[in-house]
Amino acid sequence: MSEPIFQYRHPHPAVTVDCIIFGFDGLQIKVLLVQRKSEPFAQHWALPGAFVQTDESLDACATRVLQKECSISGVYVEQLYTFGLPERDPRERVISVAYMGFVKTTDFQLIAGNNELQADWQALDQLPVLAFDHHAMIQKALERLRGKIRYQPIGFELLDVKFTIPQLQQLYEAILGKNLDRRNFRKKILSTGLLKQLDEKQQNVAHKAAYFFAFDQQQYQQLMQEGIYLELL
Amino acid sequence: MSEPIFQYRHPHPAVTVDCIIFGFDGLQIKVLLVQRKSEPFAQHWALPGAFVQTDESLDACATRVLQKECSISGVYVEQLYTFGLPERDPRERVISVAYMGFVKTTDFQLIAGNNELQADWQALDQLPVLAFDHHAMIQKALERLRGKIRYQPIGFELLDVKFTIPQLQQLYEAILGKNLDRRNFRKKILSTGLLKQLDEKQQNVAHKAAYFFAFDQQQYQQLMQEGIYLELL
DNA sequence: TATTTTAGTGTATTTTTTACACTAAGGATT
DNA sequence: AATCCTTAGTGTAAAAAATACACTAAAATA
Repeated sequence: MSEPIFQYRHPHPAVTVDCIIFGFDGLQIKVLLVQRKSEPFAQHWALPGAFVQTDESLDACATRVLQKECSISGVYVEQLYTFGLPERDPRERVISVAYMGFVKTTDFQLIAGNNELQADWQALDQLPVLAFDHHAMIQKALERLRGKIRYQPIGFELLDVKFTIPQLQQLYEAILGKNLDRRNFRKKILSTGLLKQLDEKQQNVAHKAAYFFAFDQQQYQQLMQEGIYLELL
Repeated sequence: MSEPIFQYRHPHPAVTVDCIIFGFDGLQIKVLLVQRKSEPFAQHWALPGAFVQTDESLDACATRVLQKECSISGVYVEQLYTFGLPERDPRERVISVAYMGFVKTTDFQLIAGNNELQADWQALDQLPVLAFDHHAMIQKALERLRGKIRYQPIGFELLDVKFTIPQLQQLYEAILGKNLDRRNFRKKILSTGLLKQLDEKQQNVAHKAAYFFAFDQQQYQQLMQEGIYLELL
């Protein structure tokens, strides 16, 4: 039984998609890691990834990785960067297209509580040694995230459809790594016009219950179409 | 005489690096295009590109493309995005890692005046029909450039080592597509501390001669190390 | 009922952004 | 040589945004 062989007149690299999947536990940002089952780097923690299939776009590959490792769908993914040093993989020449994924709070909890998944949420300040160049991938993703949240509402993808302003603030503080004044943050973020206040309030909280808000996707699209340069913070 | 054959147990895509090479003629931004010599898209204008070689990083491949098409070196290059739709190339599965390159004014003139090169500078508002998905690549590069020049001195890579503030302003206006007040632009850009005024002035200009300035790379590195969030504009 | 813990609110001050006119200085023309 | 033309460089006033900060309201808990 001989396996299929693919032949080319020139050397071809393999191409993988590796995913830096962020989640937010209400306090801090975490990243999803898996333990490799085979060499190279067997037993090492690594980012979830897969080889790109022939008839599959890169975005679709990223989405497939997420579906396979997290059993969730509807995760916002965005390409980060392509890592292409010749020696990054000892097996052969492998180029990796790194993607960032953003898991919403409720899904974050589902993943955390699902013992059948082989994936774990890890705090960013306590990462284990990682396989390949995955540590560099995470650093680059954080750097991108910290830059982007100032002018794109990308962080919102980590929150549920309904969220409170204090939750949003905690998210921004976790990503930027610094405290923000509650009054000023509220004023600034509301001035963007991107939030719709709902009639619903938090329940069962030992303090004043906060109103829920939702992201106004339509308003955002309109601002983008008008070419407005956003400054969320 | 049989040619070498490369065999793999799984299908492997081909990977190219395509370069959106920007130049500045003092008034507007231009992009460097070449005419394809062979199918697919023979005779079509396209971005310069090449297949990634096995022992070559992606950055090195981009630099090689620039060296080959422009006969210049020392061009600042930066990865843009990886285009990976399955049908983007009719020959086979080809994934393209797009890079942006920034050619300084003096080199821009050298390339424009070199009849031996097969490459032409084209104005961005009069682009011909392009091969593959190269039009989309250019659009994405412009979008990136327009966003980045607000908080990274990337536009400076299009200017010579010595430049005047009116030249820098014209560059910003060309990229952003809008007029900026000269007094305000000067005040703002000087307030960043990233420019060193030289003793030298323009010569042979039929108006008041402007001082030359240089970019202060050291100061920029320091600000980056301190984690300062730059707002150039 | 009292306590605790926020969520929401507004003011004063400082800084930045925005809008705008005039003089200085170089080459070209008369 | 004088004049003209074309910017380069400069600063002020007003508006807007950013920064810093205290108190009341409202929910659960003891």
